[in-house]
Amino acid sequence: MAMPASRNIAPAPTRTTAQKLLDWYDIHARQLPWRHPPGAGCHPDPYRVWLSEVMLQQTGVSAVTPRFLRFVERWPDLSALAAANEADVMAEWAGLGYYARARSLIACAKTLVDQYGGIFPRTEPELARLPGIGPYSAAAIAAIAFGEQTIPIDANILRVVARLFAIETPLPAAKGAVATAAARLWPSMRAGDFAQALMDLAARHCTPRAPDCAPCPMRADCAAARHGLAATLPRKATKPPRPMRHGVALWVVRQGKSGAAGGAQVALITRPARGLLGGMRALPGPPWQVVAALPAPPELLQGRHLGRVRHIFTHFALTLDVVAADESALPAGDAPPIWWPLDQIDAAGLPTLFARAAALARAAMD
DNA sequence: AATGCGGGGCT
DNA sequence: AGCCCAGCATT
Repeated sequence: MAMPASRNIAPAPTRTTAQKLLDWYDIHARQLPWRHPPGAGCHPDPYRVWLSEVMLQQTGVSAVTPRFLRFVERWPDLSALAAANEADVMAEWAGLGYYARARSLIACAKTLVDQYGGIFPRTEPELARLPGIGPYSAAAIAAIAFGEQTIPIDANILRVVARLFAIETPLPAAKGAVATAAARLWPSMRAGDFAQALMDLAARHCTPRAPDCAPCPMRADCAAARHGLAATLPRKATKPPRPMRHGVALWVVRQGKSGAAGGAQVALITRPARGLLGGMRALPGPPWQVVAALPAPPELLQGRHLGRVRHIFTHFALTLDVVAADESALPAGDAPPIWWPLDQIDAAGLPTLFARAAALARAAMD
C-alpha cells in the first residue's frame, strides 16, 4: 500500500511520544463515573465500561454522564438489565438518540446472560461479535476493562493521530493510514490508559475547530503543529445538502374512564422496531413526505393547528405540524393507540421530537 | 464503500 | 446555519 500524503519528514514519533502523553494523563485524567483513575491498580467494571461505550457512540460526555448515572442506578449490573422490561429500557433511553443502540444493548445483555453465563468475554474478537459492539467498542472494552493491548480508534483518536502524523488524505480514505500510524504510536503497555489519554487530550486541547497546542504534551512531536496544519486536519469530504420533509402529528385527547384513575388521555403509538425512532413511542400521524417547500399551515387543517416543531435529523430536516384532531382522524389501518394519561406524558419515554410536539400541544390547549 | 440513524452544544 | 461527537448495522 502506498504511503499516505504526509509531511512527516522529521523522525516519526517514537515511544517517548506515548510516554509523554501517559505522564500527562497521570496528572490530568478526567474523572468520569465509568472510569478508575490511572494507577488505581484494577480495571473498572466491564458492565459500566460497556454501557458507557455504547452511550458514548456519537454522543458527548456531557450528555452521557447524567444519563449513565440514572441508568446504572436503575439497572446496576448485567443481570438486572437482562431481566428488565424492554419498553422501560427504551423509555429510559429516550432523548439520547440512535435508538438502535438501546435495542442492541438489550439484545447484548440477554446474549451474555443466556450464552456466556453473564460474564463478558475479554478479547476483542469475541466482544465484536456481540450486538451493538463494533470494531471501536470491542477494542475499547478489551483495553479499558480487561487490559488487552488493543488499539481502539474513534473520532477523537483519529483526529489526534491525523495531526501527529500530518495525514492530509481526506476521510474516510485516511482511515487506513491513521490505523497504521496509530499502531506505530501505541505503547506496549497501558493500552486502555493510552486510549483514554488520547480522548482526554482531544477533548481538552486537540479540539476539532481551534486546537490549543500550547499545553499539548506531544506538541514537539506533532507534524501538524510544526506545519501550522492542526486546525485543518483531519480533512473531510464535503457532505451533501440536507433534504426537507414535512409531517403532521395528531394530538388526540379523550376523557378516560371515570374513577380514581380517570382523566384526560392522549393517543400514542409505538413505532416499528426498525428504522427511524424505531421501537419508540410517538404521536400518531401519516408518514412524512419529502417536500421542496413547506405547505402553509392552512392547507393541512384536519383539525385545529396547534403549532409547528422543526427538528434536524442527521440526513433530513423535518417540519412537523401538530394538529388537534378527533379520534376518527387516526390513520386507518394503524394498530389501536395507547391511551396514555395526559398528566403523565413526561413518563411516556417520547423521543425529543415528540416530547417537544407534546409540550407544544399541551401549552396550546391551555 | 455508502447509507441510515438523534440530539444537543459549539462556533 | 453548519459542524461536531468514545459508531454500528445493513446493503
